[in-house]
Amino acid sequence: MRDPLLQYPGYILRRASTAAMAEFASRIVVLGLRTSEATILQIVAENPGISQSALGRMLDIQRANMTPIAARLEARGLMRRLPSDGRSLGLELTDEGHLLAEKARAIIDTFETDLTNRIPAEHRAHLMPALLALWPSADA
Amino acid sequence: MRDPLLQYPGYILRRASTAAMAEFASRIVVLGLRTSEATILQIVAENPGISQSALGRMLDIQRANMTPIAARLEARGLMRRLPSDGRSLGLELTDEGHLLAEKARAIIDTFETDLTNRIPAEHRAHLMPALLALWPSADA
DNA sequence: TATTTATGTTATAGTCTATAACAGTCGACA
DNA sequence: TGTCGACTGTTATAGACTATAACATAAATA
Repeated sequence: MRDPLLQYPGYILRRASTAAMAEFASRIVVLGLRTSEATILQIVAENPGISQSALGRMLDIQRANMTPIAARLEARGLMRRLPSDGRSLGLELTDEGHLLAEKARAIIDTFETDLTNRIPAEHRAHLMPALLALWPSADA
Repeated sequence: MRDPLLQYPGYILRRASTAAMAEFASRIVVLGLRTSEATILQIVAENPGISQSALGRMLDIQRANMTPIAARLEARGLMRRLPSDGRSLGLELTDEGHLLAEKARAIIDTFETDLTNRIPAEHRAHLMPALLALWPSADA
């Protein structure tokens, strides 16, 4: 029972990412949040007034798929959608949204620390720059 | 427009993986294959007779979800499912399956080479061991 | 032998993604 | 200033992937 793809970094990237995402999802669900929702709360907290479209571009979520996600967060009382000009909706968290975003941030911090600690020390510093090179959108 | 999660390796892992998987999917689709199908062809080629369940465990695909995938490959004439004992199905590729597996392997090779080349040389050797440490199932 | 475990299957639901079409608005520019 | 192209948000829809429960059957084990 040999996996001939184990030598390929792209394959390992996919498998490691899937496993990590599943673990994170199981941790964040205790707040009633999905991974994408936890992410959105963080970004809107940091960028109040950001439009739905701009948020979608930041996260590679298409406009059409953004609509129900944002509507759901608004319906839960976590986020407001205020018309900024005639077509755009500016997003901002409610007080309750900020509170939940902070709780989510704590879970994220713990998760990321756990993840980092699993990496052998001599490789740790190399992971981020290597991954960033694989992520074209990270123009920074 | 700041992304406060850019400092987190788990987040970058997810984003990099998503981008890489999308790129691979767009390359492998020219063979009429999905990512999971291309993977399965490689593994069955390397492990003829492997059971559906064992394959599923190897790829973290559940039995129930394995059924339609395997049935689809069989219906396309790429794979055979032969009863090995009264309950298990042993998988093996047809001639056509082997041919397509080889074409898929060429695309995989090119893709993985391209991916590797994007990583700055000084980080390259560290990516695999770091990712393997994040993937608990890689007991190897 | 009796009980437990494993395999494959069906059915079903949920999540995420992708595309097309539409109405309304904004901005550039002739 | 008026027009045209680009942008925003929305709805509807389809596809892929995942997760769970229930079932029949077969194998393994105590």
